[in-house]
Amino acid sequence: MEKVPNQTPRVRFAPSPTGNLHVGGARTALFNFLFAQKHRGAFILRLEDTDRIRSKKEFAEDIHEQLNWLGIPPDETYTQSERGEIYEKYIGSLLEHNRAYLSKEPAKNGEGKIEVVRFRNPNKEISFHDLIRGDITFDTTELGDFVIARNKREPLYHLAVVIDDFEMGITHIIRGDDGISNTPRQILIQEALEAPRPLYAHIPLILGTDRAKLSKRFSASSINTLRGRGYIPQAVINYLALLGWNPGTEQEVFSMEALIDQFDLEHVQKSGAIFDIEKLNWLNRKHLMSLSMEECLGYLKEFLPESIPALPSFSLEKMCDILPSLVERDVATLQELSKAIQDGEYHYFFAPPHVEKHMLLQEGKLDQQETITHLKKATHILQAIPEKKFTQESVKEALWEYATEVGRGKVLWPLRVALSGKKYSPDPFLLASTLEKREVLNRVSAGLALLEKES
RNA sequence: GCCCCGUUCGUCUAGUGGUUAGGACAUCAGGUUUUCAACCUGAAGACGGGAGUUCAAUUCUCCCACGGGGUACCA
Repeated sequence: MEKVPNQTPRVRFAPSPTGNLHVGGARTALFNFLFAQKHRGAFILRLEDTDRIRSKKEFAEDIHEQLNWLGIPPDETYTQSERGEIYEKYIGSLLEHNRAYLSKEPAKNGEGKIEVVRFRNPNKEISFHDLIRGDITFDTTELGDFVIARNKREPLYHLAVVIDDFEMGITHIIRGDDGISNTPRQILIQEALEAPRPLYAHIPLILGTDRAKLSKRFSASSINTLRGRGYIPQAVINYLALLGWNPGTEQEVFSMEALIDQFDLEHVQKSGAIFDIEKLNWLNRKHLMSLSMEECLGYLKEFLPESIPALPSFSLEKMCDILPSLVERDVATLQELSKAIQDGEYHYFFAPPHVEKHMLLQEGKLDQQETITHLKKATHILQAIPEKKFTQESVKEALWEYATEVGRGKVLWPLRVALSGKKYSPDPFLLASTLEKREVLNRVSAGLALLEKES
């Protein structure tokens, strides 16, 4: 049983803005967010930009933007470069209490001597309990008197982390498993500062297909890239949650609410997980199919124009209407959808298609005269359906009996081709209901004309 | 090198001292179908190796191998 925190938990996601938010970071953020939400605590974003050279403002902005897009915005945000005075105070205190000392030594790169702050290592064994891995013990002797600050004002990573976690009242540190080896020295600093020890939970890393830690080398590894490829946040969140965590049941598709409800640290995996785009594709389809009109319009706007001059009846609303059936068929991402539209793949939804006679006759498998008869009959049947009731169900109902009687393929194939002009397309009922009744009759009649022309 | 963590189908994972080792994605085959999908059914596919503990180890212990992480005046 997971212990319910007896105080309001405060957790943080602490990336360094030296690159765009990638899936590994996003998942760490997600686990922190879920944990905070579940226990009604606070989720804090802390930008660790003490490396002035590699940290970039644009990356900090990307982290913010992607967290918002994913639907896991922080409750509070801090930036280390703005907290110099706080660090200075603590460094002074450590120096004063002889827990650290100034050391003049040759500059690491370049010439001359430089004065750094070294931690006075008590050289002892440190044990800590990890919520996911159990007890872990390190001998810190080999760490030596490690450097904790460049000078009296500029702390290095480990010091800044400890000071901030203390100052921000962090109760649980949920971070990537590459932080395990860093934990003992942070605990050493904590003890010197007389700061309480938070609870640790090291989650496994997300790996690339080469089993190495995911890095910028993998193009699909940034959230920004996934977004650009047409994955929606619901799918990305769902997939990331399942990478390293499982609900203990066989459920695979989750909404954010369900994740918050079911998430727990106990079911977090110990070993690294390879990022597999195939399963993301599957989840993207699943979530794409259950989008509300409002959500759908929002996402589609990023990939498709509001209107297409060559297709007067094109609209995003109409795209959203037919999206589920397209996603079910051959499109996994919005980028693929956009490309298919640009390639004219779905133009028949918005404009009369170019129809070929041999296609109408199923490449010669159907009899021409017979097909003419069937299409004429279908025309009569369709005409009888009131315009207002021209739905997928009613069209199917109306045609079904006749089609079954004479052979479904003989009626439905030419009908479908007359409407789409394509060898492969959604079924004629869906096509008919998507188009106006009038347009349907026009297309069928055009098909008939084509068949009768040279007969 | 040293330290730490890990190891169940191709991938994500469930699970137990005695199970036909379960599910999902992907793959393949049938069925269904007006087409392609979808859908349904089925198939194939895993406990890294070696000792030990035990009546019995995938499960517990140790060793090894392999993988990963850390070892900065990076974070």
